[in-house]
Amino acid sequence: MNAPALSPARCGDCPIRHRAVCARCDADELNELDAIKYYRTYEAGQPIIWAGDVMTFVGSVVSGIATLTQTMEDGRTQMVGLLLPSDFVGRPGREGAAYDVAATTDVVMCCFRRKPFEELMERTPHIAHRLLQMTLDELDAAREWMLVLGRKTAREKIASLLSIIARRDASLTRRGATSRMVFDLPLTREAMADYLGLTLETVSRQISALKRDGVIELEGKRHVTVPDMHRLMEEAGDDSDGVFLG
Amino acid sequence: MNAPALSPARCGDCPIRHRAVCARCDADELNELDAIKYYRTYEAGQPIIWAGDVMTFVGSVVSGIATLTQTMEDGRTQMVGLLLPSDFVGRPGREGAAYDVAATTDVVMCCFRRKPFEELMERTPHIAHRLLQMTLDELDAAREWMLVLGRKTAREKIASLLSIIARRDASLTRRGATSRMVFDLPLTREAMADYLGLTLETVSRQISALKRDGVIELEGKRHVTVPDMHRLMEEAGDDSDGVFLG
DNA sequence: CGGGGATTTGACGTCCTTCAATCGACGTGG
DNA sequence: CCACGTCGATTGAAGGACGTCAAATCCCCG
Repeated sequence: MNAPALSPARCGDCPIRHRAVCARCDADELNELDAIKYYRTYEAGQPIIWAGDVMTFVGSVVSGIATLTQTMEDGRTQMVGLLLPSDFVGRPGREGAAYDVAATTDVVMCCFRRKPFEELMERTPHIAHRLLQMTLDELDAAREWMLVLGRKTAREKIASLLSIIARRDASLTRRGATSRMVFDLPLTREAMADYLGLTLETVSRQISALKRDGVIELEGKRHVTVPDMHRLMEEAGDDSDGVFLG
Repeated sequence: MNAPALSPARCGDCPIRHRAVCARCDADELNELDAIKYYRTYEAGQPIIWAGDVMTFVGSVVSGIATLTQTMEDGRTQMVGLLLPSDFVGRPGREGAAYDVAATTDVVMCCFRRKPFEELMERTPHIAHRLLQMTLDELDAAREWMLVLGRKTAREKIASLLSIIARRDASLTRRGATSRMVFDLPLTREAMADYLGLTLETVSRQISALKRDGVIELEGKRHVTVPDMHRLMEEAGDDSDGVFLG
């Protein structure tokens, strides 16, 4: 409803400056990007791109959260990506979109017209390298998620999702990861189900169960407190050894 | 057991020359790669890299088939990648291996010592660009697989795997995709189960069911004939429209 | 011909889905 | 101000798809 925060005028002021595809660009390169970029906002729930559509732009999520989903003919859907600020949308060199992209919260995108961006990338190794890095990170995340989808129980799936959201939230807000964590769920139960390959009923039941067992606490439907991250990560079936917490 | 085919001496003779990470390299760049490359063979069933090990090399699969798998503490495993000839192993910029890599058939790898390769990549956009392309393809494949893992039934999973193997086989042997297809399964039932997030018993049952229903024919345990690819792809739950067959 | 791993098949259990009813929060209109 | 509709979420009951455990069979190879 209310207008999202105004777009940063200059790349120098951009909140995702140091994490996005432009992270390694120097001043000259930023100027080139500036020439082909524009900001665009989407309201929560609105589609950003439909699978199969011609991509007129690629770009970065500046603020808000978007999802990548695939849908089968009979309507079954699977989320295949969760896009947070600084994540990149679109594939250079490809004309059509491969997945549906939708805003789950209000979203601000920093868009680059596709053709100019592709040309710029051809002659700007800083951009290509950064995009490669980001793509490799996404591939790792996708593979992590394949383990979740293929082998974990419903309870472990929920715990895994909560732990990932907590982690990402910590890295975005720069509050850092601690034993006790508090955050808001950016997804509906249905979106969580689509992410996890479950039904929304199962999601709801497992969240209730985790609450009953004291693994999490809830205020309202979306505000989550994790009293003990180690406990949550054990529930997720992950290596509980210090990889994450200090 | 028996020694695999000898390694190609020159990149010019390499069977994966036009598809691998070096696909876009010119003669000079190939010479540089030549200086840091060596061939290595692995027997069927042997590990290539263990997760967590220091990667001393990265490289391309020249022939044979390898798998990428993740394992949980309690032993549950999920395959997260199937490596065919020309596929790349290893992540530039990362010291430790993230996944177990193992040879499922006899495998020949074209290895590059990691540090020199990373340096070479820094100053060789042809390599970086090709690797970006290949990584984006892998990411697409991983996302396709997330739909399979999260939303498809056991029967659809098997049909999906068969259809993918048939397709890849067609593209490798250059026989092209036709309505009737014949190929060998490169995976045990257990490996198929690990790929699909199923048990080997369920894999076996569903293969029997597809045979009973005339979707596939079997000679021995591994040799598969698909009388009608369209039918198989319908069973896989994919868009059956001409995307694939002529 | 014999041994052993891979595969198939059967019986049974269980985790998750399906179908359905209810609840709570919120916004709208009477 | 309150009734009402909507939407997300919770909860229950019943059924089914897949997993588990166990035994038999098939083949590959010595």
